[in-house]
Amino acid sequence: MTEANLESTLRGLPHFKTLPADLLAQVAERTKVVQAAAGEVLFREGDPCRAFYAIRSGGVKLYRVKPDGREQVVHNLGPGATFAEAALLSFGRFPVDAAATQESELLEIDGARFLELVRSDARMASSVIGSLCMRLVALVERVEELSLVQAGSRLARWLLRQPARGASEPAVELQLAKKDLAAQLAMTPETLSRVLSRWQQEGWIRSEGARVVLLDEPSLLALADGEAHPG
Amino acid sequence: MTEANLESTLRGLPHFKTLPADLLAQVAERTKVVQAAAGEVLFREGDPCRAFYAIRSGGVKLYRVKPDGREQVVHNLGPGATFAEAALLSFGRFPVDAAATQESELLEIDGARFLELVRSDARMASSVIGSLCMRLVALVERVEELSLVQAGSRLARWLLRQPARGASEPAVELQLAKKDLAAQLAMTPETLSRVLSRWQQEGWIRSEGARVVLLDEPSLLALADGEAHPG
DNA sequence: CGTCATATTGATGGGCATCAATATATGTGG
DNA sequence: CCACATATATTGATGCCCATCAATATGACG
Repeated sequence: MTEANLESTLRGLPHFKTLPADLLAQVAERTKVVQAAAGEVLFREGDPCRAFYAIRSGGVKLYRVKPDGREQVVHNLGPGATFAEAALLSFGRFPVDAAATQESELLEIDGARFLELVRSDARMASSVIGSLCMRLVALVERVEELSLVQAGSRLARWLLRQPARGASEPAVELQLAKKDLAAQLAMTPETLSRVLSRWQQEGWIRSEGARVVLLDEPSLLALADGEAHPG
Repeated sequence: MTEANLESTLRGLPHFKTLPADLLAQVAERTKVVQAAAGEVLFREGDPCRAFYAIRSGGVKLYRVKPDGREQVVHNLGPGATFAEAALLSFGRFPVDAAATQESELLEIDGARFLELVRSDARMASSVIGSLCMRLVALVERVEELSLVQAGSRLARWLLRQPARGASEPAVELQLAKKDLAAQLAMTPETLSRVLSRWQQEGWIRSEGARVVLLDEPSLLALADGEAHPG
């Protein structure tokens, strides 16, 4: 990747949208491009944090390892997303583990320089505030989602919130291994598999590998709202 | 409460620690003191947000009403805490409901003035960023907590994280009705009650109304780590 | 094509929600 | 100050969902 490409990628990030060109160049100087293989761990909870990241391609999961050794996915991020700003700006340590879910290309943006900018430029600070707020609201959603007792409710809600392609037959592409989706929804892969196959038998979905076609959204919506499955 | 008291309370808030006196006075002018009775609803999800709040005394819960009508407590806040900054700074609408858990005295701080300050003053922005980060990390904890399968694990973890008074017999004061604590931990009040009485029989705690004496922290810690109860 | 991770499917048991009834606590008006 | 009303808390019985263990199937990748 050339310098120019690097800068244009940075420019595309919300934080740097309005940054003067000379400052952006300074940021670019201290930005590293990182290739991560699928499954590769980027950092672990408690590690000191001296940079934040942007996803150029691929995907990253932020997760915590629970006492029993299983993992709980906190966030699942795709191209264009940034992460670890909060760690950088507060405690200087990561509160979660991070790993690539696919082969990924990441930008590692030097924290010291970024901190300076945030501290001195109110617009940059506002931009950071904006992304933190987004993440907060997303987490509030997660908290509510996880509090739903029924596994099916959690999955239905998640499915319905995903962007669905196809007008006549809306389909959701799982951009995540099913085991990771299960971890995110706080259920076992077995349960996820069973729920999907039950729904398929009911005729509510068609499960095609990493693609789920939604055939009966009203029924799914009813499930998301916590109703037991009808008849 | 006198003007001077109002300003000194504001000065005590993290956001205004370093604010010049004249600006603080301007903020104080647009701040209202609000009395809230126990259980009183302050605002509801989706309401437009034109101010943020600080708790002078009492307590406030932020919660979401789930589709089945039950509520999930997202945050439980005490004196000195501020809330609704994120709503003010991003969408302008509350993402949660808020209600006083006790008779409370709150400060309602005008949002427009605050927004101006955040947008113009990088230090104020940094302070906001700090509190948002704290809340983010707290929410990550909540997500992990809720993902623990066993109700006892969630309660044990919560208890051990509370400040405990008393050296020989550490005791936790529940500053929240048990039904609200149950809602926060995503369990029913019945289950909470049963878990407490079981632990009391095991000799691990002594449950005295809104006070829980921790008699056997190692056992509780083992539970928090997801182990099934020994013996 | 062999190897390993992931996914599916089956059988079983335990934990927790649910419904129901009682007890305690909180607060209000006479 | 007590009696009443209401909210909250406890305790019991029952059923079901989901985790667990186990075995097989499918997929990814070298």
